[in-house]
Amino acid sequence: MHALAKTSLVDSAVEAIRSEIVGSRWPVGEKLPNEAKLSQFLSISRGTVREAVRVLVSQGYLETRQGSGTYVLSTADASRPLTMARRANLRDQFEARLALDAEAARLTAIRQTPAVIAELRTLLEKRGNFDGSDKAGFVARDLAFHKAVVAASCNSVLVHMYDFFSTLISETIEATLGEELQEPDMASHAAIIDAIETGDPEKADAAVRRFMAPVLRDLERLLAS
Amino acid sequence: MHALAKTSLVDSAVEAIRSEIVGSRWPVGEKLPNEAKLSQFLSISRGTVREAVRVLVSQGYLETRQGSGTYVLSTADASRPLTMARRANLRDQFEARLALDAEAARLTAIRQTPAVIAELRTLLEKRGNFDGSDKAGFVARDLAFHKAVVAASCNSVLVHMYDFFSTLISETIEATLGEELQEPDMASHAAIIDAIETGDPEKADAAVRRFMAPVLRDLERLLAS
DNA sequence: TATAATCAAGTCATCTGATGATTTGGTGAT
DNA sequence: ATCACCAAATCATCAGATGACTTGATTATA
Repeated sequence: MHALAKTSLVDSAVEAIRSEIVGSRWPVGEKLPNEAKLSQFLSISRGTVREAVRVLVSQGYLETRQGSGTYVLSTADASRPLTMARRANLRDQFEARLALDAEAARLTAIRQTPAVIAELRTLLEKRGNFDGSDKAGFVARDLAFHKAVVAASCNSVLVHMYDFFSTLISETIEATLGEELQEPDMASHAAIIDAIETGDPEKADAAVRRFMAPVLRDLERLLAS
Repeated sequence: MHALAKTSLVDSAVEAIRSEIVGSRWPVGEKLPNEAKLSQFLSISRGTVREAVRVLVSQGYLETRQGSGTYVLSTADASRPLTMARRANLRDQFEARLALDAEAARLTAIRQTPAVIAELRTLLEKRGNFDGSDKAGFVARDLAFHKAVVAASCNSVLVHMYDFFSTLISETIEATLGEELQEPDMASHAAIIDAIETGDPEKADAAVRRFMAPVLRDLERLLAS
């Protein structure tokens, strides 16, 4: 059995207002009725309306201007996609991160500078290989390297999304697998830097995919069992 | 000049609680102090605390259980990455969407079925070429085709993120360029289907990138001017 | 007339206090 | 040992009031 979650009044209100927004009853730029009117329309108290509006603001739909009103900012939900991603299965999360990783490597290859290459090599040096102790520190250094590759792409969107998926995937692994996936070794990492250094986006992309292929295979095996 | 935004009490409270969460003062699974205590700690009223908590719930950090308490759900922010994306420049948005598009084409090539290929061809047929009238309808049919390609990847994460970026990019174009970018023609679209049909992810990826290359070039030119 | 200062209405921001609904753990009867 | 019941804890919601800010109209002034 799967009891349907009785949604709270706030959730209902969020849904009601959201549907009016995406349904273009209030197009982008439009001013919403004030809190008193909304609370009338929805038959809920002003405090509840405020919580609902606050949620929609945090999701990027609305903007409130004190003394002026509440306005529609966008019809794209900046929260739903990644909220869904959180509930998706590990494979889908991995594939999404791979897409970001590969694209970042492409752009980094195009936009690289000698300084960036040097920095990446330094970070990889620092990372080293896992020596059996200080697991957390090793994971952190490994992540720092990968994030640096993405950061070097000079694309802020990729950077933020990569951060999210990194955290999400490690949390999901902890929650579902309990064990860690095998980490590629230094040589595989170095191959990525080498590919980026050539300046060829195709090679950089391919290097990342070669890098991730065994991890994905491991994953499919673990999820199948 | 750029006046610093005086943040509201709610925003400050959100920041304060968030930092405690990511700072592991309250690790995942932990129960937060109740609303009365939080309002004491932060020196704000309970209603304000509730708005802050509600925001953090909508961002995936927290979960409230009536009668029990408020618990930490995750340390990954499901809202910040795409909120940032909204403020990013159009080029970065495009590159991110391209990453999704290319990865989706790869997966679709691997997971394709004859039925899927047939459906894509039908959608492309329906789309047709722009005949000068009913611009909105044409854009909708074009989007339906591209979404179908992503949907066929069988990856829900890619689907949701693609939806978001599609909406975001069209809104950004409207807000910044005012004019539309040139749409690739039927032949370029058909090439994507053909590549997917071969079942080779490399070819599918390449087809998508060939498809998008002129659009990206246009974009760079427009943004430079 | 054109411009600047002032004012008032509208609106969101916040606080306070109270009541309802739900969960949870304990208590006692069976 | 199990079940029914109860009470405390906690979130959910409501109501009313005050403060802060924006905006457009009004008025005074050069």
